Amino acid sequence: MTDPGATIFLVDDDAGVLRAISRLLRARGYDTLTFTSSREFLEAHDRSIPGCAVLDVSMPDFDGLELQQALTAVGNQRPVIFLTGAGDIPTSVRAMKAGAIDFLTKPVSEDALLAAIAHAVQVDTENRQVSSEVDSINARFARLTPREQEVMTHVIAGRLNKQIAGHLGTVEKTIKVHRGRVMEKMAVRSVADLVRLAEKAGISPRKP
Amino acid sequence: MTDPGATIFLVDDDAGVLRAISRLLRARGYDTLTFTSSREFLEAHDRSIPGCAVLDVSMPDFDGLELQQALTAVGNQRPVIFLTGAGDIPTSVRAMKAGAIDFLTKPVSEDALLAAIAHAVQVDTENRQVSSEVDSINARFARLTPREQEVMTHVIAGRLNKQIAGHLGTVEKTIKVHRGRVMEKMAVRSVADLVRLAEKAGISPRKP
DNA sequence: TTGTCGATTGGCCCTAAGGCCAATGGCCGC
DNA sequence: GCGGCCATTGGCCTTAGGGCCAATCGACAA
Repeated sequence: MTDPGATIFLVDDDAGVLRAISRLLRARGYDTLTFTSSREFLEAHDRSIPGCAVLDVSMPDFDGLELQQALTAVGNQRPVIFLTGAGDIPTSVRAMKAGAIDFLTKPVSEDALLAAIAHAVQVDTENRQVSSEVDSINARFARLTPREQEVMTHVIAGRLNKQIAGHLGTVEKTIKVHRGRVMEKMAVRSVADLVRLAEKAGISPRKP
Repeated sequence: MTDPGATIFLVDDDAGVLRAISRLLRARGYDTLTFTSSREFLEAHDRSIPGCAVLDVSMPDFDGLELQQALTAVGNQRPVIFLTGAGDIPTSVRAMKAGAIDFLTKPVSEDALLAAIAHAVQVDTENRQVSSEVDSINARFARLTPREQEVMTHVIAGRLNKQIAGHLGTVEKTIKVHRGRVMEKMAVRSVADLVRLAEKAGISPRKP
């Protein structure tokens, strides 16, 4: 059940809390990294490490919600669980709207915390699977020459080689060649597969 | 800004609250329907009416959260806003996890309520656009004969007519005919478009 | 200057997709 | 039993997609 490779990033200005939670999680097989301030966490954070973050809401200078905003602002999808001693409903709602996995109050039961973490780690794993696939598609797309990329956007729009040629001011034969290279470089064998790849990665068919 | 056709479903066991909110919303151009119990709402609810629901959390017999569960259990995507006098964080978090648009506490400011409703109505509008498109696709798919549906799942998998024929134990010519009818009935002109339709409606390419 | 790469194009040939017309056979409701 | 719908097929022909080989041209790096 517990994901072996998962690391839990703990951020709380109370070192005692960090120690206690860290001990609990390590006993359950998680790796932990602790930070006593949002700033410290942001500066040291390595998004390539699988796992989730547990943030204290109220911290001096830079609170948990702001930290969450900062993460999403830089496109970091790290799943976040909040932990708070003195929270209120508006704060919890804001956190959940911003995409938090859970919002727990101290003192938290071990079961509740572990359940939230297990879920967050699961979400992280799924996010990573999706984004590694998207990255792979985008990497292949980036290796296409500019002309090939252009041809591809027309192909996934369902256009005929003849029509694409007209659009690009060239002849059908040329499009056939580009098209063949697109299929090869994108590693697909049918237009149907190419369309699905493009949809996943957000590559849009060319309009006109 | 305010969507003219939107109806707000108000559910609260306090008739005074219903009256007050209803008056406020009507003054802003919304239509309102009021219910003094979850049961009454569930029984009378018409999901075809655009708009959102504002639910009181604590009601006798059948509370707001249960009502929300009941709605999602029957596939009703009606956007829900909670309003509560005596709520706590775990309740708000549960509501948000279950997909609530917002969770407000009484007394609520007019601005906050109106903003939440405007957002919920917007979400509802978007949901309706998406589902009407999906419904249209499924309706067309349902009009295909069984054989045509089968052929379509192979076509969107990117298979050649010849391969499909082998799979279905028939000849290529027959598949060409079915395929032509699929394109016509689904109202698309290219395989690329067909693939996109299928993706939107969740029609999966046939595996083997 | 030479080599490489990307964009283009021609010719030749083969496979795939599809339109048109016609016909057969099974199943079902009127 | 007949008409209609669905599934199938054949023949014929046209258009579209693509592989293989070869060649030209311009830009850019070694």
